[in-house]
Amino acid sequence: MATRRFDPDRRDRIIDAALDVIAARGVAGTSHRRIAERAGVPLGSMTYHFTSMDQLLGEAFRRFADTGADGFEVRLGTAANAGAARQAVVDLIHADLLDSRRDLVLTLELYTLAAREPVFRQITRDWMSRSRHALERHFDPVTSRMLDALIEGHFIHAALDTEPHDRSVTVDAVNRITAVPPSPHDSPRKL
Amino acid sequence: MATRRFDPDRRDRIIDAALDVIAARGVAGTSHRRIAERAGVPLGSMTYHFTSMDQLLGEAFRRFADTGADGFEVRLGTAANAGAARQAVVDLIHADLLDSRRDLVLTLELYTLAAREPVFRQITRDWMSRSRHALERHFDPVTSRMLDALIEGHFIHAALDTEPHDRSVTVDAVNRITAVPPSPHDSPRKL
Amino acid sequence: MATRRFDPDRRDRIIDAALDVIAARGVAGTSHRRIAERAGVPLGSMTYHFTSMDQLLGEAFRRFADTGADGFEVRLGTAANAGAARQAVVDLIHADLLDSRRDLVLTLELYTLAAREPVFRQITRDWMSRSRHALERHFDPVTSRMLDALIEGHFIHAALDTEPHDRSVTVDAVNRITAVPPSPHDSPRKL
Amino acid sequence: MATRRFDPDRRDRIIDAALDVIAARGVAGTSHRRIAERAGVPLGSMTYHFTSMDQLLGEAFRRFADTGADGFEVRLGTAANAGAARQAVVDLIHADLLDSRRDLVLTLELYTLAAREPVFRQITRDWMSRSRHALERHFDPVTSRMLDALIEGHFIHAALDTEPHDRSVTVDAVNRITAVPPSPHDSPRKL
DNA sequence: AATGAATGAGGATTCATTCAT
DNA sequence: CATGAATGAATCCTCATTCAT
Repeated sequence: MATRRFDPDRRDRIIDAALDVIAARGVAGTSHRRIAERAGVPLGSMTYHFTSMDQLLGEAFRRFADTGADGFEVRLGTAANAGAARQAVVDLIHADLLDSRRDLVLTLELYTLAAREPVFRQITRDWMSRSRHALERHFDPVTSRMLDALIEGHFIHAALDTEPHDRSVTVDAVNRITAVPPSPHDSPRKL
Repeated sequence: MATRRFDPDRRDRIIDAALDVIAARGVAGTSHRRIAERAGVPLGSMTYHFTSMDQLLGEAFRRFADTGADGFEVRLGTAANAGAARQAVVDLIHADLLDSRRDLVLTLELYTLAAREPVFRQITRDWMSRSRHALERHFDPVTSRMLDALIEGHFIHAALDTEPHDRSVTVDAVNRITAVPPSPHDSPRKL
Repeated sequence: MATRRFDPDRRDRIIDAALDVIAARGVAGTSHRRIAERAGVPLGSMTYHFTSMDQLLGEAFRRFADTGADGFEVRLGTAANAGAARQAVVDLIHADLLDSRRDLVLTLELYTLAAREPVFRQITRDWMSRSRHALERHFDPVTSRMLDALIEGHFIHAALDTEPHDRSVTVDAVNRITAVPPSPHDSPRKL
Repeated sequence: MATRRFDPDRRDRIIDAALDVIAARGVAGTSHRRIAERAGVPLGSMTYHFTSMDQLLGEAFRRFADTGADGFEVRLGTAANAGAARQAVVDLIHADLLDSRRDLVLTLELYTLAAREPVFRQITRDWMSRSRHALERHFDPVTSRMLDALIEGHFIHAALDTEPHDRSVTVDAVNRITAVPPSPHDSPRKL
C-alpha cells in the first residue's frame, strides 16, 4: 500500500494546482476533486490543509495577485527614467498579452469574485495599490492612476478582442496620458 | 385546469430572472432551480424553453450586452459636439458607477466567460465594436479605441476600489486622450 | 434501463423506512443512504421528497407520535368505567413492553431530540397533551398528570431493566395514584 | 520543547469535555475533533488515550451515571425520617429540573444508547439499582420501585413540557405512592 | 404544449482512525 | 510517550437533465 509520506510542499502544490484548475475551467468549474487530482493528492487532504473552498480560493488568488504585482514592480523598478518607464508600461500590456490566456482568465475570475465578495476585493485593492505605487516612482499620483486604468482597459480589450491590437496605439495612448507633446506632423484628433 | 395559452413573455421573464440570479450569485451559483424560482415558472419549463444552461446563459448575456451598448449609443448619440462627447464619456463612467453593482458583476461575469469560451467572446466583441463605432462619431478611430479602453479601465478600477474615484481625474484623463491642451496652471506631469 | 414509474406512495414509504432505520441504528446512525436503501428508492429521490434530513426526521417522528397517541386513545376510549380505565393504563405499559424494543428506541430517540430542539419538543408536547386528555376522560386533571408520568417512568424503567417487571407492581402503583383503598373491592374516585 | 511529564488529568479532562460536547450537540454530533478542541488536547491524543469512540462514550456516561447516583444518595442519605425522605424525593425532581437542561440531555442520550446497546444498558441498570437501594433506606422495595419510576416520569415530563410543572402535584403524587392519607377517611398504606 | 416527478453524478465537507516522526 | 499529518469512506445536499403524463 502507498506509504504516507511527509510532504511539506503539499500545501503549496495544492495552491498551484488550484490556479491551474481555475485557469482551465473557471471558478465555477473548480472542485476539490479536480484540484486534488491535479495536485496528485488524495481528496481527503484538501480540507485537511484548507478549511474550506473559500479559504483555498482566497489563498490562491492572493498568491496570483502578489505574483502579478511583483512582476509589475520589477518591470517598472528597472526603468531609469520617465521614457523607460513609459516603455515599461507598454511592455507590461503587450508582454502580458503574449502568455496571457492564463493571466487573463485568472485576473477576470478574481475581479468577478471581488465584485461580489469583500474578501476578494481586498486582494484586488492591494494589487491595485502596489501597481499605483510602482507607477508613482515615475509619475505623479494622478497620472499614475490614469495609467493604471489605461493598462487595465487595454489589457482586457486586447485580450478579449479577436484581432490583434497594434502596439503603436498603446505607445501613443501612454504618451498622451503622460503628456508627451505630439510630434509636429500629428493631425488634430477629432475629425 | 391550467390555461394553455401561448405565453410569449415567459421566455423573456426567464432571461431576466437569469440575469438577476447571476448578478446575485454569480454564474457559479446559478442553477435552473434558482432561475425558475425567481421567474415564477415551473422547473420543468426551463429545459423546455432553453435546450441547455449554456444556451440560456448565452441569450441572457447577449441581452445584457445589447442593453449596455444601447445605453452607450444613446448617451453618445445626443452629444452635439466633441466637448459634449467628452462629457458623455465621463458621464458613462460615473453614471454607470452609481447603480453599478449589478452592471459591474454582470460585466465581469461575462468577461470571465468570454476569456474562456469563444461563444461568449463573440458577445463581448460585438459590444466593444458597437461602443467603438459610437465613439467614432466624435473621435478618430485610434482615439476611439483608446477612449474605449480608458472607459473600461476606469470603470473597473473605480468599481473595485474602496474609496470613491474623483470625477475630475476622469475628466482630465479624457481630455488628455482627446488632446485638449492642459489649462495654463497645470503642473508638469512628471516629477 | 429501469423505468421511471409514477409512485405516489413513495413519500410514505420513505417515512416508514426512516423509522425502521432509526429503530435499528439510532438517529446517529441514520443516513439518507440507509433510508433510501431500505425504502428501495434511489438516493437522489430522498432530497427531492424531503428538503433536508431534519424535515424527514420531523415528519417521521410526528407520524410515530401520532400513532402512539392513537393507540393510547383507543385503549382508554374503550374503557367503560374507572376500573376498566385503570386496567387499560396497566395494559398500556405491559402491552407496549411486549413489542417494545422498537417503540422504546423510537420514543427515547424522539425525547433526546426534543430535549435539544424545539421543533421536536412540540411533537412530544402534543403527544403528552393527547395522552393527558385521554386520561382525563376517566380521571381528574391532577391525577391524569400523575398517571401520565407514572406510565412514562414505568415504561422506561421496565424496558431498560434486565429483569422483567412484575405486572402486579404496576397495578398497585396505579391503584395508589388513583387512590383506591387497599381493600379487595375497588371504589373509583372520579366519576 | 514540549514537556513530557505524565499528565494524569488529561484523561479526565477529555471525559469531561466529551460530556460537554454530548450535552451541546448530542451523541450524533460528537466527534473526536470536537472533544479534542474542547479539552484543549491534540487530536492525535484522543485515540491514544481511548481505543475507540465507543470506549470514550462508555467511560463518559459511566461517570455521568455515577455522579447522578451520588447526588441521589446524598440527598436521600441525609433524610432523617420518612417525611424528610418524601421531601427529598420531591426536591430531587424539582431541584434537578432547575439546572436540568444538561442533565436532561445527557440522561436521555444515555437511555437512547442503553435501549440499543447492552454495554450502556448495564450503566443504566447500575444507576437504577443504586437509586432503588437509596430509596429502600426509607421505603419498602415495592414502594421504592414505584417511587423510582415516578421520579423518572415526572422528571422527563416536566423537562419536556413547555409550561412549568407545579411542585404541589409532585408532592401529592409522592404522598399517594407512599400512602400518606390525603383526606381523613383514607387509611395508611405502609409503615 | 407543458410539467411534476424522478435520478445518477458530483458537489463540499466531516470523520475515525492510522502511522511516521 | 505523544502527536501532527494524512486518508478513504461516508456524510448531506444540489444539480442538469430526462420523461411519463
